[in-house]
Amino acid sequence: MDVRTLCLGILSLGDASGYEIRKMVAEGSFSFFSEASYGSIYPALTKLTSDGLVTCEELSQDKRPDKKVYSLTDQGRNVLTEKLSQGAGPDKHRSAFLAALLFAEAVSPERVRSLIEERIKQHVSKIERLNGLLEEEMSPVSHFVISYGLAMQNAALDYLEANYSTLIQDTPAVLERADQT
Amino acid sequence: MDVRTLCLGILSLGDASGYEIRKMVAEGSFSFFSEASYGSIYPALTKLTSDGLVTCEELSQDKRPDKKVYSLTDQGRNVLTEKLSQGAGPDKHRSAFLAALLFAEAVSPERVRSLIEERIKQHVSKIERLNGLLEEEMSPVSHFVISYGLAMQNAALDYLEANYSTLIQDTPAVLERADQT
DNA sequence: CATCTCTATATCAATATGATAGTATCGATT
DNA sequence: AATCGATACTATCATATTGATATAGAGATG
Repeated sequence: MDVRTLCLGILSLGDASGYEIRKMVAEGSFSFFSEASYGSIYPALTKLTSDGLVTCEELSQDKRPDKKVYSLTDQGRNVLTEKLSQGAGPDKHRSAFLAALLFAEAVSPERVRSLIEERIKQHVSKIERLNGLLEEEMSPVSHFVISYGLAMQNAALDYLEANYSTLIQDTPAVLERADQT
Repeated sequence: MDVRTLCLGILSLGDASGYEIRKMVAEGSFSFFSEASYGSIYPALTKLTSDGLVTCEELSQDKRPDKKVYSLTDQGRNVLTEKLSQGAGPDKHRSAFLAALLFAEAVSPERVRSLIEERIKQHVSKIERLNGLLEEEMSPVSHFVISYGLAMQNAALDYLEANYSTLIQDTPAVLERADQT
């Protein structure tokens, strides 16, 4: 899904500014399955506006910078519906961790253990964050999507904890002390 | 992980041409956690060669186009080791499916069910493919990585099968007929 | 009173994608 | 025998995207 369609979709859930869209994909409930930077969001909104798929209203705020709030037009809604009717295509999953694991074995095997340790910590903190998001009020679909993310994080964590020992039989034990911090 | 580092890593496992690297990331055991196109691989190899991190040998083949086989140099191996010593950073997961689910609810709720049905099929075929890869001979780390991918696919499938009904209570039942194909 | 974070828009070089081009062999269809 | 599609290769290019940075006022922190 390109950034234009992503913006269209987010605006279908409610009006928003570029800054708010960026926050949603970087920190909010979209953050674990999509990403987009200012450098793609702002041009996308400009293009969508000139194509008549969204409208833009400039809003002067008190004690804050001006804001450009974008709204989906009927035409934008139609285009979005059409895009959604096409197949979703497979997920794109890029894992520097898995790549590093594979390469570390060939180049610096002692690194394997610390990679897995770091990774486990990352999962734990992501799980906390997703659990935090679940506390908030939300639609059933949002709940479904966040729970999906949570299920994935838990599955990854379970897999690592159940199988990491098969990779590090011969390196000094450090992982066991992780709970003493 | 940028494409240059990815190429460096793949070459640490053995010499390869740009075409072979592309095959590995597009179809082989790397395919479920990384991606790279010709348009990034070939320039990356050119840059790595001019930086002295890899060497290139042109190979004339019988009944096949010439091939440029790249090999990691000692300097390349050092650079890779250094890169791997840095933290791996979180995975990047982009799911057009989850985005589409979220937007479909607002724009065409009847689409939700078919999105999930398509998705379940995608998982089933990915699981088959990963199981196929596991049949091959491979290092313990490769086995670990592929099993990881398999665990993720299974977890996603389980989650969908266990929870899809919460989203589609009010649309006509079609999913139940999926096993009759 | 300096410095950091937050709100907000915006641009830009570097990087990456996805499509396409070109060349050549092989096997299958017509 | 001709055509079609697939496989094996290298390569480029328009377009999309990232990640960093610029700008600027408000409020908090120290």
